[in-house]
Amino acid sequence: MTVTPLLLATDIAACCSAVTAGVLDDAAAERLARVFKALGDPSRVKLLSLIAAAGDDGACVCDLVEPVRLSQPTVSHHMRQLVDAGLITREQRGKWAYYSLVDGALAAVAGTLAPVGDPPHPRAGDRASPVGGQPRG
Amino acid sequence: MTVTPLLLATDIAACCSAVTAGVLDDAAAERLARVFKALGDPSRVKLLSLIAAAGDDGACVCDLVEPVRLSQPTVSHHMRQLVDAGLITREQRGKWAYYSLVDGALAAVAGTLAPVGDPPHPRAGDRASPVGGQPRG
DNA sequence: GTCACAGATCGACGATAGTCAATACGAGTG
DNA sequence: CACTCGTATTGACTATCGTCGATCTGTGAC
Repeated sequence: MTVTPLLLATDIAACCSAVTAGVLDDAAAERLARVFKALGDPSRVKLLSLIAAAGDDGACVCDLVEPVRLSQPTVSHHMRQLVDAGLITREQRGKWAYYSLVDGALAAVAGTLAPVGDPPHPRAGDRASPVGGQPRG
Repeated sequence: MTVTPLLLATDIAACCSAVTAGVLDDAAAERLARVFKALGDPSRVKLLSLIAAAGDDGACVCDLVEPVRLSQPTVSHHMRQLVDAGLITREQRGKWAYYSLVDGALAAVAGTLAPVGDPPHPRAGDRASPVGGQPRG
């Protein structure tokens, strides 16, 4: 067995509420945070952009080690993180492993931050906040 | 002085290339990763959703401690992370500190993942990858 | 000034993550 | 089969992170 993906691209859009669309429950927050954590490393961000640049052909590890200037095991480790997060997929071709973006995964993550059809910043104009009163009681 | 924000909302959109729009240089990858790292914690994701739910009025720390079930110093720590990432702002009102979303910050981050006007997943249809040939030479 | 309260900072702790060298695994080749 | 090559896994080390208790700072009230 290789890996149990934390969430599929469709899951991100379907199950996970958007951050701005109400208070998230713990499970949703954890799911989202896991994906963001996978994106929270400079090497992985760069790897992701390299994979994206490779297009549908995918990128093999041997093409990725040099640009990020990391050891091959470390790159392999980061690839696993990205696969686990459901952002990329692995495909074996001969002796090489090719990684490519999961279709719609990044868009789904983006959707949890700025859901389409949702006004991103509701400006009330006048605030009804009780500045002088206790906020909690 | 309080904090030097890592990047402004406009910076994210202006300076930081999208992940899918070519290979990122190290600086851009690090900037992006720093924002994603701020989002890479369940508590912070939930805090962010709580702040978003509070709308333009903002949410004070005393309103946030209970929902996330963390100590007040820990919540304060997380708030700082989010402020540093440029995702929220702090506003002092009387003895209370109110946090609210930075206008357009989340949308800007989303834009780095799925830039508008960009086909998110170019499907070439047939792949020109040299399966039998060495990918690196 | 003194007091009470909201929130930030400090210091410390355990847990987790990033990295590498060494090694194991798997696929093609001869 | 043995051999080579690309990649994954293991084990270890260090750095960073999340969390809390204790304390400090700043604001308003008396």
